[in-house]
Amino acid sequence: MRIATWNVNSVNARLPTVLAWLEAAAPDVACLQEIKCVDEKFPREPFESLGYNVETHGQKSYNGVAILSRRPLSDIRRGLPGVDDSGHETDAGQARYIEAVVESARPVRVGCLYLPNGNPVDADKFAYKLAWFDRLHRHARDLLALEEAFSLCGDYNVIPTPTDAKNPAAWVGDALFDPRSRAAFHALRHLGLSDAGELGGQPPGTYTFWDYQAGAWRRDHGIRIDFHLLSPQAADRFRSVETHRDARDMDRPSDHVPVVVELED
DNA sequence: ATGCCTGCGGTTCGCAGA
Repeated sequence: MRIATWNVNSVNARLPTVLAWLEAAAPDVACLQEIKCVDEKFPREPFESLGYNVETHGQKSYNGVAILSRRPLSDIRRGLPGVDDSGHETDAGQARYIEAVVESARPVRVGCLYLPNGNPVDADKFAYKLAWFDRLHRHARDLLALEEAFSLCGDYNVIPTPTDAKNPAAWVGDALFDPRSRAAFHALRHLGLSDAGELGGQPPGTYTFWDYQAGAWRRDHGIRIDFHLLSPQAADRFRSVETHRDARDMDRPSDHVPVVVELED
């Protein structure tokens, strides 16, 4: 089973690009982030024509996530469970998580996430990022107790180590490289999740995002912020990982590129 | 030091992204 994660930066603005990539790469599952539309405005038909079942958790203008799957999907969850330490719902109306079980002889649970950006640091948005991370951490802990194969994949909006940026000094003071964001990411991994990029031996410089501005792509000023974190049962089935760098050169590209992990069927 | 791009909503600019 081949599972892709891709922050598409608006599924409607990006539709021809996303469809062209899906046709060529033909993943079994595609987790999309930043669809930037409500469920009713998600262009279901062209994806269904390519053979995908479609489940969305949309929102007007911002955020929004979706799972496309050639196999049936079950046990669908929209939004992370839980509240923050103050007892308040931390979703705040933001659609950033959808999860489903991909049915097969050896099922895989897929969590598709769009972690908050968190800038500027030390404002409400950064606190929201850390609170969201905490809820993800608790949910991952609960999922691990099920002892299932799963991937928590998506745009984590974290640069975990200096080698995950072409120019780490440029990111000092940014929410993506803040020590608290990095610590939260590492704590999540230390629950017992495996980074597919690491399992696959991806070299430094395997970036997944290049800003539209300042010639970042031309100068390869990238960062690695999109990940598949695999449960032990999924890591046991790991075959390969591919970061589709070429997608950054497509017409009207997203600023992120897809990352595809293959697990044994 | 600042803005660079891009998308969205809704109107020609502000917000958000990373």
